[in-house]
Amino acid sequence: MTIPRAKSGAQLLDRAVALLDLVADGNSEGETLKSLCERSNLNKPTCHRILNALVEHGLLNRDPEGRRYRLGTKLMVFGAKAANGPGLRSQCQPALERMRRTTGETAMLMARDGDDSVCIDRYDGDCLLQTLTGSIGGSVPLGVGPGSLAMLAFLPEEQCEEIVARNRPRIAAYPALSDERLWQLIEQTRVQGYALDSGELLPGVAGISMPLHVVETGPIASLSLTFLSARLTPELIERYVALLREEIALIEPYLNPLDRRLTSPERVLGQH
Amino acid sequence: MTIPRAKSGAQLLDRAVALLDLVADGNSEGETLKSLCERSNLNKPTCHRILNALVEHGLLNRDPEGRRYRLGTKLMVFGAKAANGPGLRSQCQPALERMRRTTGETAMLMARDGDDSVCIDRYDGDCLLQTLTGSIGGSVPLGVGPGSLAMLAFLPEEQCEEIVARNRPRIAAYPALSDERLWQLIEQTRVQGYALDSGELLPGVAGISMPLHVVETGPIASLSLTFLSARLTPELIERYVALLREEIALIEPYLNPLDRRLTSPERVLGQH
DNA sequence: TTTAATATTCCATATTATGGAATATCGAAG
DNA sequence: CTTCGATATTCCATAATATGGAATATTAAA
Repeated sequence: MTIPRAKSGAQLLDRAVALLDLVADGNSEGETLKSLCERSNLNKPTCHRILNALVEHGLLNRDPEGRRYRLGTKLMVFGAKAANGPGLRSQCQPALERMRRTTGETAMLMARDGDDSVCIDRYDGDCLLQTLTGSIGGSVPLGVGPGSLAMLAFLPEEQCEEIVARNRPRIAAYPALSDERLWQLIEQTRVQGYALDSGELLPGVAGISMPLHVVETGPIASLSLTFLSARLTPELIERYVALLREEIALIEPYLNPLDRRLTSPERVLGQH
Repeated sequence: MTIPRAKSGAQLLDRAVALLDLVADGNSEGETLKSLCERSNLNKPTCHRILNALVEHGLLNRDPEGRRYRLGTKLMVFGAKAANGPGLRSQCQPALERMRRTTGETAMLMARDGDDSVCIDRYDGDCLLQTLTGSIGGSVPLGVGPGSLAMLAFLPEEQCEEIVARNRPRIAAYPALSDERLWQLIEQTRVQGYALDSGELLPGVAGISMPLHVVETGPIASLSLTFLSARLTPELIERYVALLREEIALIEPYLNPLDRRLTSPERVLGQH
């Protein structure tokens, strides 16, 4: 791993965040010092020092048994606060709750995280279904599954291609998703305005998803409904797409607060 | 604010975490550079540099408008993963779900965060109630409300006193909670083994809570049930306390993985 | 347009983090 | 119980990094 450097001179931070990333990406059993050293290309003392500082600050926890490092409680707290503030979760919670209630399906909120898509919130439907991301916090490469496809497809073409290229090896783990099929789905999603998986990835589990757009930034998240593919009919799709569109229309204005410059008196005068 | 130094030499990290804390503590509108400089006792360039490095790494986001700093998307992702893994949330989710289902009340999971108590997860009951912490991510000073009281009361006496002393000014915002009354409640919680608020803090809203203990660390979280105080009867308390006790008995073993040294052959032999 | 307030950049310097080497601890095998 | 290999932790002189005062730029208000 090559640790990405921030423009600001803050190497220690770069390294600390890189280590957090490595721990986050690892399995939930936690990561050993050795493994983190190797994967980060940091030497033992440096790695050890930073990891322990992170532990002292509560960003990491440490399994006293196996001497393994895991994400810490404080991150839970930060995460909860971040998701809550003017963050996505609080904005979308009513929508998820309504969708869950009126359809009885599983409603999910996914957010983009680099080349991945992460489940931020989830309201389980009447029928408990397995999903690609599992529960909250689970992630998939962008492109896999309707929730992530909905974001990927609406990124600028160039970025989209780069991401697909980078994710190719990881997408290969899904045999149903050939390169050709992926581009087909992307194209289809763009044309239709929503992403649909009729049960290709997880047999029997279908999903519909639409992106949440932020101006100048693009799709940052998506809302999805997941249900048994046996129930998939054109009417159902139509109904759920309409529902998603409706809920998104309610949320997007809050994600795109009006740019004051566009409405300030000066600017209005300037338009004369 | 005096920035806490880690034993390991990692001042930059200390400062970065301190800034994250300040942003997390601030309101959800975000914090300005100036305010963060003042509150952290860091000078402008240093503060600016660290904040922007955090932004580059996605731990903070920045409001392009008001130039304010907020908790970033990546923290949401980390938080979700932390809460999910062998973290509290995933351990407690089934319990919350069961409690919510069998009682129809609002079930909450709170975790300790320094002198505060944060809502990590919440399953709303049939009747939507206002709670002290609001939704997920909300926090209250330790001591305010049954969920936080359940943790505070079972901390070592000394720590408990220190926290109460530090939190005094913030607790003053709750007129119903005089110093005397707080200590009464702490004592009562210790004796009963559970914390009870019969509607003192939020008129009409009652709550019962019990702590989750980790050996050597103490109470790190609590499970609570919240309901209309009008429905509060001794029988209801008894039933809910039994339910909480039951669920906690199921969770605690997983939070306290058996210390292998205590069960290893050597040790068994050693006990002869 | 001017002014005050806030944010950003610069850069020589002092302070900090670095990492090789030594040491300690753990766990498995004999 | 002892040995041995592997992993984790500590030490410290040095190199490299972050620091912060001062200068500059940007923004919002007057």
